[in-house]
Amino acid sequence: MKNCGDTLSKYQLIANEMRARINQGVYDESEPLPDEMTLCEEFQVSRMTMKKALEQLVLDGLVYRKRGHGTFIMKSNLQDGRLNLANRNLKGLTASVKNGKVESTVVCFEIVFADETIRHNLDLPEDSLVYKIIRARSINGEPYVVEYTYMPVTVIPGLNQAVLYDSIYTYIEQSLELTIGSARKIIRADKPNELDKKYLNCQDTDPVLEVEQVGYLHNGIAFEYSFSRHRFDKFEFTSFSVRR
Amino acid sequence: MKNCGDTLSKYQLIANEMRARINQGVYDESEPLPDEMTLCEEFQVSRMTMKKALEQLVLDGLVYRKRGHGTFIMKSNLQDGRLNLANRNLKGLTASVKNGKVESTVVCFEIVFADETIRHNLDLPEDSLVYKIIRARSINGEPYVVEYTYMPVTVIPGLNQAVLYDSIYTYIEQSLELTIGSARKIIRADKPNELDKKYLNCQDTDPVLEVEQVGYLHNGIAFEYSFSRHRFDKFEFTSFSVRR
DNA sequence: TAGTGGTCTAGACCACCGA
DNA sequence: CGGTGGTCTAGACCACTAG
Repeated sequence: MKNCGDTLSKYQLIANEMRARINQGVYDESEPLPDEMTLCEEFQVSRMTMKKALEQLVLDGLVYRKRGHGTFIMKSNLQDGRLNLANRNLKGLTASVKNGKVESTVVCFEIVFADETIRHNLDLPEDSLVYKIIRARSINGEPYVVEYTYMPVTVIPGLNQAVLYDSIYTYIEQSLELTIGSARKIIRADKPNELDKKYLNCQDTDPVLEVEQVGYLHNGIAFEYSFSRHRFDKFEFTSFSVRR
Repeated sequence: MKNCGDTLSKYQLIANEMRARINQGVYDESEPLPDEMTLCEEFQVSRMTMKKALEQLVLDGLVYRKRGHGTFIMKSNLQDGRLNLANRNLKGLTASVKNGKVESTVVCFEIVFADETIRHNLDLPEDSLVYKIIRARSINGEPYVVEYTYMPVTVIPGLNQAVLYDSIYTYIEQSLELTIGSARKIIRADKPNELDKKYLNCQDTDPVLEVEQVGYLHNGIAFEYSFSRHRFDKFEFTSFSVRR
């Protein structure tokens, strides 16, 4: 059973099908979903497999389950017709924007020795070389974000200007055939700096929302340490968490 | 097998034990953890149970697993000796602050009819009554956050001033014996408003970090719609996400 | 008591990796 | 090839809820 590439496992296929059904209103919100055994029969799988599929929906915040009662749709999830996906979004801006043209201005692109903070976050030895990239990015001509990115030269070889004007993430996954696995983010508010004023048209009283991120490949290697500074009125970060 | 209260399931106990071992340095970071079968024998459980325990650690961002290789500790997790728990923190300020005294000033406490936005977020019918609470909170005398909270009177009965000066979450879980299940958060930066200037000592150029939250009980009922406005230099929000 | 989801088992087969 | 983790099964027992 492949777990990447074009084939999905049974529980993933079932989870996708159930997500689609819920979003399309196939199930009545005021009623519990069909019980596990009924769904097992419909999809012709064992109970453990069905359970694993439904567990995905719980982690998505799409349903909740209560022993002795059943499985219920989280009503507020359907209110605006879209799922909360932001804290699962591990890819970059290019993949997130569907209706809009992302343009990048490369403010800085050089290779430097990593300072202590960068080495610490990327788990690098002394004298390591990293790309230092600063890009100002706009959507449909509207200034949106200034991104400061550091990537180890040894992990992401062959980066060049052409890639920067497109999408680094596409280059990593398609050209280098690496898989992005997880990300650690810190979100904070900050006063605007000079680049924010220049590229985001910030006034002194316009805050920025900064997202500091360490990105990891599936093999656990840190490949990216970045700061994304957004105009306060153009970006918000959403998150869903479930008690385990 | 109880799943709440004082008894934890096997996989939860094992996950806790493994978390403790990893944080105490029992396992060499440069080596894979013992393989599944070895751990199964040590803990005397089946492979599925061991797998479920290890899956918890993956969701914590504490380890990563690679087929054909093994299970490895995420090195950067240990750097500052603390886990990333923020996007799992469903409880309030009182539970999050260990070394420090949380004090609350009740700015507003009344019962009002919920407006459309509140009804929308709490999934309430028209003419529903909600508590409207505004509290300014400090840690060790330092102003920290201004919280605007709306809770349905029907879901959280008997709220009073005494509770507000302590912890609403403690009241919900201990006095009402309800269980908090999940939360949806939106984080954004904003300019300071009048209350921020008054209670957080914000200047016009000091941003605030606002966390909008809808909290749900384990039975899926929304019990809280709130806005927490923090001084930009006193708070940051952290998040860990894993591709599934 | 009947029906729900939660946990756990013992075993099977598969995909991926390095030697 | 042998060893790793990933998926899946068929069945068992348990906890919680409602009637």
